[in-house]
Amino acid sequence: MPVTIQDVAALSGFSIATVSRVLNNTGYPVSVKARRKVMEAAQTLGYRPNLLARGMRTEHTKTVGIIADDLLSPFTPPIIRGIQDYLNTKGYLGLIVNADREPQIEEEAIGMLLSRAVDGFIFVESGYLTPSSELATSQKPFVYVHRLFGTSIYDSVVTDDFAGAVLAVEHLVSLGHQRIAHVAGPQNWYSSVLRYEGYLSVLSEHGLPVDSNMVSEGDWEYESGERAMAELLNLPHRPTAVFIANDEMTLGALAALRNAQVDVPGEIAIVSYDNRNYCRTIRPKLTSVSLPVYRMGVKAAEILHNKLQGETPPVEEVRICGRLFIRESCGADPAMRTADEHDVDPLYAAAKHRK
Amino acid sequence: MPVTIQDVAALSGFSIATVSRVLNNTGYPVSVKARRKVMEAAQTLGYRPNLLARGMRTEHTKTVGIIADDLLSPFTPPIIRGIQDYLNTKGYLGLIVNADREPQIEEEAIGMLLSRAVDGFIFVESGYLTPSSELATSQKPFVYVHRLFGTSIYDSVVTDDFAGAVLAVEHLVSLGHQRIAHVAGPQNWYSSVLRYEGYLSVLSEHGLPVDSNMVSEGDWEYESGERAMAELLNLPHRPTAVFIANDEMTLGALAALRNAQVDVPGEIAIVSYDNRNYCRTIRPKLTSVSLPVYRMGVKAAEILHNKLQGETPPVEEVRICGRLFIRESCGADPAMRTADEHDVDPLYAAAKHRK
DNA sequence: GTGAAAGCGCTAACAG
DNA sequence: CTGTTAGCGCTTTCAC
Repeated sequence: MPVTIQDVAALSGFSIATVSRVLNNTGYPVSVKARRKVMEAAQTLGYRPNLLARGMRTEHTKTVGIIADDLLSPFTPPIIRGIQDYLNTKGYLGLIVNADREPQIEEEAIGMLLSRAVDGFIFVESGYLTPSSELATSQKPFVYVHRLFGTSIYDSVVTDDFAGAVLAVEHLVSLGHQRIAHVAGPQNWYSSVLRYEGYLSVLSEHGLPVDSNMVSEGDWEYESGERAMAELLNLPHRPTAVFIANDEMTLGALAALRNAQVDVPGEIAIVSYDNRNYCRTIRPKLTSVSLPVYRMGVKAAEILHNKLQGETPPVEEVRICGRLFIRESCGADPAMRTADEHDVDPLYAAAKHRK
Repeated sequence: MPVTIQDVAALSGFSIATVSRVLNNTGYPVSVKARRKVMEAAQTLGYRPNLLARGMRTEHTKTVGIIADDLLSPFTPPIIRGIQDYLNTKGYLGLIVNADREPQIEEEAIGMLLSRAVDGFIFVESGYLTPSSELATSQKPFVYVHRLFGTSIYDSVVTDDFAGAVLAVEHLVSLGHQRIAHVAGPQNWYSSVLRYEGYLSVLSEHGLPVDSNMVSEGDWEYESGERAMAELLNLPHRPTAVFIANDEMTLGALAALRNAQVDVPGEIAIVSYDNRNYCRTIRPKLTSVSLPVYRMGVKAAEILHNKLQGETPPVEEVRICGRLFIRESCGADPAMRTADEHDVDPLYAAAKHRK
């Protein structure tokens, strides 16, 4: 049987009310002596509050529901990690459930979390705007992070794809490239369009010509990157650099380049996007703009926490810009290479090293 | 305000006791009429049980704590997914927390989960035997999955590295190879030793000579695989096939092979281990023995659930064998290639397609 | 500065 | 078959 507040009261010689007051460290006046005695008793008994009981009284559980479209998506774990790390600092816990990209399962998940009296929700990588009536009637705050649907909405955190693309292409320009090609993602994806627009923007900014032959559309997959690069290599006047919209297509492109015996970055420089783990593993190591997933998770948790503290007005959509991780494929001077290898924020380091 | 059992009682015209009885579908006798009325009322009111209240009464919450050493480890998410999928079918929820490979954080996590009245624990990828006194005194059941420490213990689920290695090397032998090299993992890791032993076992089984020059020890990392393969290529009498103890080293080995212009699988066939996601992405696609992480998660959850149902005696350590995913790097006939691409069990498909 | 007591929503023992 | 009631551990009025 776990020790309760009663036990502490008995041992300390005070009432449960007083015990509760010191344990919760409320502003309520308590004598120094009482405080000391109670603390002592709690200590020796190894008292641990029963959060179920507390939650029942207070109507909040210091718990938030995290509804992930798929835990196995490569971007989901770091987002969740960011959420958890932030939440932990505030004494909150995240309950993670998979929705499997099924509206109905998501609906069930919401109900189940409501049953467990979560204080709010975070939707991770949601593909659609939740229509859930339950969520609406529950009055609980929620925020989206890394939403995949196009409509921009309040209380959501996304990556700044435009700015990320600008980072990538500006880097190539700064390296002296004038003929920069682009392998875009599918243009029915919001982020593909933004990355493409970022690319165009840098070119026009620098007065570089836009050659439609130098832009080809892939479908995010390896094969399409391979195909696109093969086409680019067939051009009478080859590009000297390519900005590829995601790492997966870059892998394919690299295969095409190897096949054609074209040296990277010697003959063609490459900057990729997403900064997947393998960017550091394969050779040449990929220069890539990160999807700032960890930081997005942290931000989403922060927004939700603020709402939980009573901040009512919805907050503008937050766009977080990835960082450019300079490695080998872009051909930059080794001295320029990015030192830290994880696109996380101080929270992560703190979480890693707290003792 | 959420609707309570009281509301349902009022609307249905029965007492809260009756309502509780039909809602929990206990064996207790209830008239058909009462049952119908109550169900109706619950339905129209949108009743949802308050799990905090229920948990407080029943002393169990249908919740298990999942203590993961690091959510960002590549193997952790699929293990957790397996656990969650199994738990869901039993109406349980997993609370996931990171322990960051720090005993002290793990200790805190246990305390926190105890505070939330979890019914049991699953330790994922734990690097050490938990010394937690709290856990011991709590009397709650727990199981380890994919433990990294060497000592075999009860109530834990691990991969069968020996059997997996046998699978890999037998495959190479069946393809006609006689000179099979091995790039082992660090020999202070339990699983490296087992994979090495599996390799030896197959060789001796088939009367093939063991040549110590053909075995080199890496440290799991890319560079060591590259180095090891370079050495192998310098041998006066090269191997025709290599079994490499993990995918990361295989990536390095592939670089060395490319460098030396050795065709894979034409001149050297390769079978790898772990079956990381990128095995399907890179070229040649890697033939690799899977770490059956998803299934391990499912099994661990099953064991814990059984213990929760009152099954008391500790269960022998369960070893789960990975599957050999035949792709391109081994040079097998394309007709032999493995069709299904995920090493999961029917539960996963069910979870994916439940409607 | 302290304590008694109500009550959060639920289950289960008991009474009918 | 149905209803009344105690009580899980806690916070929070309210009274002293």
